Amino acid sequence: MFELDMRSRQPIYEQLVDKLKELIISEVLKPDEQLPSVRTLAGQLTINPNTIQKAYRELETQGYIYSVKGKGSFVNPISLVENSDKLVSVIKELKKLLSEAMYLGLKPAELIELIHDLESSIGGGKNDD
Amino acid sequence: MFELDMRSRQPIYEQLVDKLKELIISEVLKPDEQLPSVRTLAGQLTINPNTIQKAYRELETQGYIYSVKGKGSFVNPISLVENSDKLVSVIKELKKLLSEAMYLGLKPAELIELIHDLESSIGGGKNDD
DNA sequence: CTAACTGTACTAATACTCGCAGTACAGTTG
DNA sequence: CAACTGTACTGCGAGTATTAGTACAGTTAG
Repeated sequence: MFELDMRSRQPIYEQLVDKLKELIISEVLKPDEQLPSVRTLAGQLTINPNTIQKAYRELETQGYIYSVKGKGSFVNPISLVENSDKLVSVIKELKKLLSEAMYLGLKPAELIELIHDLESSIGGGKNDD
Repeated sequence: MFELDMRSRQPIYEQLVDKLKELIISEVLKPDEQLPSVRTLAGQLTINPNTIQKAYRELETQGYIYSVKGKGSFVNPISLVENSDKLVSVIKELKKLLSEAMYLGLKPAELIELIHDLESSIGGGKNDD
């Protein structure tokens, strides 16, 4: 399913969170789609189920998935707009990073390009409220 | 000079790096201005000089300041445009964060606002190459 | 040169994180 | 009940992070 870098300084569970997040955001994993069970994925990746569970728990905390005891873990379809707290903190980070990037010489025009780039790759199959 | 949260999970030296970075980016600290010595600042904040030094070293590595043995640490005036490597990594982070923010419901229009906001607060006293 | 300042290097203790392992419990489904 | 699912808890071992303490090195003023 993915590749992990065991030698990386970035923890395994964190790599998992990142990759799964990407898959969810890009809608490779569809809403309500079931994720592999902690034991299955652990077997495939030959790592400890506990590590998977840690990643799943993190994703659930962040609102990307939901887990049901006895059934499995699934991609969260509602999510998102509800977690305005999260949006706020993400925007805070964003502002910090943006000011840094612009300080380093990123031109507004280049930034706009970046945004359009993302718009097309994400908004491609989304709802327009 | 600043306030530190000793109870935070974020290391002290990292808090220092963040705050100093902000001061430099916003030009509260002017180019070539001398920073407080590691011992002075450590005394003021009642923390270990080594912690300050670690923050300063990090800032130097990232190109925000330069230090001269026996003289002191100073805000780096050239900096920036030279570190294109850094710009690249910042942009990478930026893309990740942007896609997350947009997934969470951030509208492009709101993003543009953010940018204009930063433009005026940063570009206010800068060179237009 | 000396004294008092500056940054820097090294070591050490402590605390935390990460990943693994094992065990046990709880809900679902057939 | 059996076999699957997620979840909780303990402990262990290795590594890393954080801070502190101490000592060294360059600069400057007298």
